[in-house]
Amino acid sequence: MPTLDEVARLSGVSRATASRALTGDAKVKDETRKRVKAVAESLGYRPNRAARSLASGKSGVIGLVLPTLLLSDDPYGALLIHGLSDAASRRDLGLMLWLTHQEPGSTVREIFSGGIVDGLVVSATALNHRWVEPILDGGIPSVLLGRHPSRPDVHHLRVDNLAGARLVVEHLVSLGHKKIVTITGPLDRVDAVERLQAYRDVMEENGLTVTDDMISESNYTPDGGLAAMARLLPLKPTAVFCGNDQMAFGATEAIRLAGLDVPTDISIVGFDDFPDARSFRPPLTTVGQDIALLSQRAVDRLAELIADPSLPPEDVILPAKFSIRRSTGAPPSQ
Amino acid sequence: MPTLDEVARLSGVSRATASRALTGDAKVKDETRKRVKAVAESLGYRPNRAARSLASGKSGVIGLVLPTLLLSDDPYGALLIHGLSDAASRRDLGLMLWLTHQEPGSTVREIFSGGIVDGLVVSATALNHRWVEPILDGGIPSVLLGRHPSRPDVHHLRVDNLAGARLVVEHLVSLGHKKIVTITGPLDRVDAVERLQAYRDVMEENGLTVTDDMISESNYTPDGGLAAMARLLPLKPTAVFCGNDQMAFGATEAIRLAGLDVPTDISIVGFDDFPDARSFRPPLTTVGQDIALLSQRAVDRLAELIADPSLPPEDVILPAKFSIRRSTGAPPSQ
DNA sequence: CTGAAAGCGCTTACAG
DNA sequence: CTGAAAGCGCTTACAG
Repeated sequence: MPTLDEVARLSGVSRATASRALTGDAKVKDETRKRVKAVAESLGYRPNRAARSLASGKSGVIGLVLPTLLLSDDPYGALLIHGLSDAASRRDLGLMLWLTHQEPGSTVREIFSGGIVDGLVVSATALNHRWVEPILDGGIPSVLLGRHPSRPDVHHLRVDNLAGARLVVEHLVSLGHKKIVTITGPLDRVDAVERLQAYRDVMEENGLTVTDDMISESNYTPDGGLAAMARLLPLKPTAVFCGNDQMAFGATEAIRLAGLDVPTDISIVGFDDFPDARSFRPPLTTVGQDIALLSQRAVDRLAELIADPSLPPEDVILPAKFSIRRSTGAPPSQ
Repeated sequence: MPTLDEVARLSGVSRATASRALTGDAKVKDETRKRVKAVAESLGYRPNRAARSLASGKSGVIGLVLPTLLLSDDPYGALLIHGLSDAASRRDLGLMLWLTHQEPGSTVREIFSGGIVDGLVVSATALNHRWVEPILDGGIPSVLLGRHPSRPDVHHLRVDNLAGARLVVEHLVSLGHKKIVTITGPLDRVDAVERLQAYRDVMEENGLTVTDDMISESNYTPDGGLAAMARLLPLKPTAVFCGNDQMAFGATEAIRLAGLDVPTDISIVGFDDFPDARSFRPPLTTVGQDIALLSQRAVDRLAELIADPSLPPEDVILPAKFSIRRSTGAPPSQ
């Protein structure tokens, strides 16, 4: 492995100048820079990351702390890894990963300590894992993804749940639906409560009455959605707002089992907009996080924080992404 | 941030001894070690990773090179990340990630160079990506996952496709099935060809004739499986071997559309054993890679290679994992 | 724009 | 079992 010393010697400059020519920030005569770069290229020189990191105090790597469940039971984890990997790569940053299940080996504290990463993206739900919270006190610049009111001292980044839910319900209203029911997620979860609230608000704003039997609490699974829809069907709704896409899939099945069609008889909207929503039959009208955007913003924010760790914590809210597809239409005319 | 120097000073020993006491390999008086550890603990000392890496020549991090498609279109990527993360963590190794789509930013060559990782796990299909192959020549210890005959110079680790396929077909034969048809993946893919070969072999070994119309080539998707099964149904098979689980899902739908039941009328087996196979109705009998085991072995092998890079390349083949579930039974008696 | 020098914080032969 | 010393390969004020 050639070192910077060799590159410098063959270029006829000092190590300092070679370093400046290669890293690009400082002022170096153009001709010198070219010569050094050519020599480095011809030698196949790769700067030693450890040495660079030790001297500069920056590793050029960011870490992601993710609950294992979000990777195994949910498309979210894979999408997030994908997005962050892209965003990090665009800034020439490496990406390290730590999944919260790892008890037997090293803790997140150990694995991400000692300057191995310059910053951290932490999924808010990871804070339920007892090893994770302490790392936020470790002085590593961090961005928290999602909602976590207990840590107003760290930077937050999340998608507007409430406004997103409003979008889909307003869409149903604008199509002319009046009898709109809803299937919610578990109401001990903030996101489920917020989505229900958005439903209530929009209905009220449009002079549409909501009675308790129009709201069915379920569990974010397809089976739960099917069961809930079966119970709502006697009300003869023309549209349903489901608290997530999974339940919308189940609800669609229930509607078909009753001999009805989506969207001819009943329009249906979901929440999340994971890839399955697009390939579903019919493709589901839904709203969700733009995970690519979220990832990009997270890395941008982290880069700012790494450059200036004293930045005051902010709670940044991104707009939700609304996708009108084929599961919604006008209510039946009679 | 406390440094090793401070730990040494407060412990009343030299920096060298403090280092030995903390890393644990070398011989240090037990009492000394205890004292140093206590001091380190009380200071909240974390060794600087860059310094350690620079001095020792080891980063304590391994990298994973994964085709983006395996993460976004397939459960395989997420399962592999999960498994490797576990396995790496058990050895106190960090895990860095590089997805093959990342053109705009840094190449895999740059991101994993300069000693930032001690070793690499590379998905064999990643080699189709032009940036990836050169890294195998870069002198970083690497383990290739899957089959890639073009690089006999690197260590391979893969699951026995052929033996796995044999298991499920033999299972059907042992249940008494004689009219067994097959739906294959695209026959320009090695894995599809191998699975078909296993089918032919088992059939022949058991004196069961295979005619061309009993083999339907498809595309590994549910829709493809449905269409293929619809074409095979006129042959009145009592069992189907599908080249992957996805096609088995589609084939099941085709069977039901024809008014038949799985497994009462037709038994069905798949290949892959991703999580969906277990939750499918009926739960699918299938065979697949044990990704947790594969990951563990990959990290074990990599650790050996890092310790001794001169180890001769081996092609290690792991057994497939067979799961008998509810989609198979005896053929109808008439 | 360039160089000499110090220093980043560890590990590891080499002696003893 | 322990210490003094060298060294890992860079970056970055400080001068000029």
